Amino acid sequence: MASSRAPAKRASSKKERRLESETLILAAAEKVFSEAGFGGATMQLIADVAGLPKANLHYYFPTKEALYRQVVQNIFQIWLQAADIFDKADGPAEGIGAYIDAKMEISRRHPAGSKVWATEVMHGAPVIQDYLETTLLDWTKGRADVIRRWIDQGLMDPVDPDHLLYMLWATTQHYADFGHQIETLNGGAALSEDQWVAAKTSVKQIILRGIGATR
Amino acid sequence: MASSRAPAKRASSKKERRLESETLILAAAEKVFSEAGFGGATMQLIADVAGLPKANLHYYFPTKEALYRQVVQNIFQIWLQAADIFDKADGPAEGIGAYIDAKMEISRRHPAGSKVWATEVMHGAPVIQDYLETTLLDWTKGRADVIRRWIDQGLMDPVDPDHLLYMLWATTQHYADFGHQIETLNGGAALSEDQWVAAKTSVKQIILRGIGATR
DNA sequence: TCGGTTCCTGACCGTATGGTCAAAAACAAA
DNA sequence: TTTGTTTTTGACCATACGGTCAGGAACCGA
Repeated sequence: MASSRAPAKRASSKKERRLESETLILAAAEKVFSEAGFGGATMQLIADVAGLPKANLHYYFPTKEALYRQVVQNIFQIWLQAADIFDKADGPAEGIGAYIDAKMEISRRHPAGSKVWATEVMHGAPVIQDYLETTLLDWTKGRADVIRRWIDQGLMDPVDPDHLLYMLWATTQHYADFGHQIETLNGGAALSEDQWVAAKTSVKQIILRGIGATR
Repeated sequence: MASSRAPAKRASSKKERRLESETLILAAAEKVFSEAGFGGATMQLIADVAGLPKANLHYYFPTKEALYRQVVQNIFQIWLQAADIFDKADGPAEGIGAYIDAKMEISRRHPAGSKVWATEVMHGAPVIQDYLETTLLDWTKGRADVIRRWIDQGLMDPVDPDHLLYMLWATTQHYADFGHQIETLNGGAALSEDQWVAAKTSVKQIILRGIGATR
């Protein structure tokens, strides 16, 4: 059927298959780490979830810590990408509004990752301290500058940019990190589509009014 | 010197000494659990922090889980007490403002407890699910009623009470749970007295304005 | 078909963990 | 002092964990 010479159809090359395995393992690891924490997670359980023998995990990731580190890094990348919206906006209502939407969406679609990040930071960021001190610090400074500019332009009330950013992180990530609590308070059911819309609307309404964002 | 018959001075009765030991162990446990999570914490380390032999811990708390459960329960009690302020207020500006102050103060003075709670909930609340379904659910409903009354009285804008409560929890607890991240972004130093005041002010300002709280 | 490389895996190992226990110490009542 | 109870502790145990390794399977270019 398929041609024989060139890498036809989807014959999955070596590199592709390696990436596939790594992705499979990382997904299982993210799930298990988010549910049990680093200390509570076991390589055996991750292997079971991934449907692979434990020894195979150690072929792709030499140690538990290396695997964990990769999981945390992946999440951090997703965080950062969502932040591009911030800069491209003309004003706070658009920029911060879109940022809230983006982060709420991540909390909804990627809750496990958020939990792993939260746990890591709560335990003193033993594995990703360098990221906090470099990438995150730079990012925060840049965004604080944008907020200050908006304030100077009279597009929003004068508020402390740092504390505003903390509030944005806290509020949006709460829907992932404390999703179980919210679910319980919601009668044991996950938030429906409508409820997610209401959540986004509430968060945006309160914060945007709170900072007097006009445009 | 001291009289001999009656339980003079502070001769620390049996029950008192038992309570002392338990409190000592609980304090050590809270610290270790908050830094390492349930799985990462070891009875040996808790014993070292408490300055006691490991076997002694098992005399007061039969299992690791029993000790952990007690730690979580203690924290929950502190949460609940802070909430009394809510009801005694005449309006949202006073009630929610005081609630924010109280919760921010807990985050500052009791960060370890907040972290243990957060980790517990993130892992699906395996130990305190019953508390979520009973005490917390009742409390939340009661507070939502208060908020709805304030809205009906025109003291604040119509906002979804549940999402407002989530925002209050998320924002205030963020200063405990993500304290390490905040500290790092603050140049490696803990927030100063002034910075804590600024934090409280920012949070109250944004949220109270955000909900249009007039009084 | 062959040779080399990558990938897979069961069996195994040293260590650290939660928990037990029996005996000693400390304490309290008589 | 004597007797009974509570508290303390080192030594110990079974288990489970992260990680290793050697040998086999699968794959691939020539």
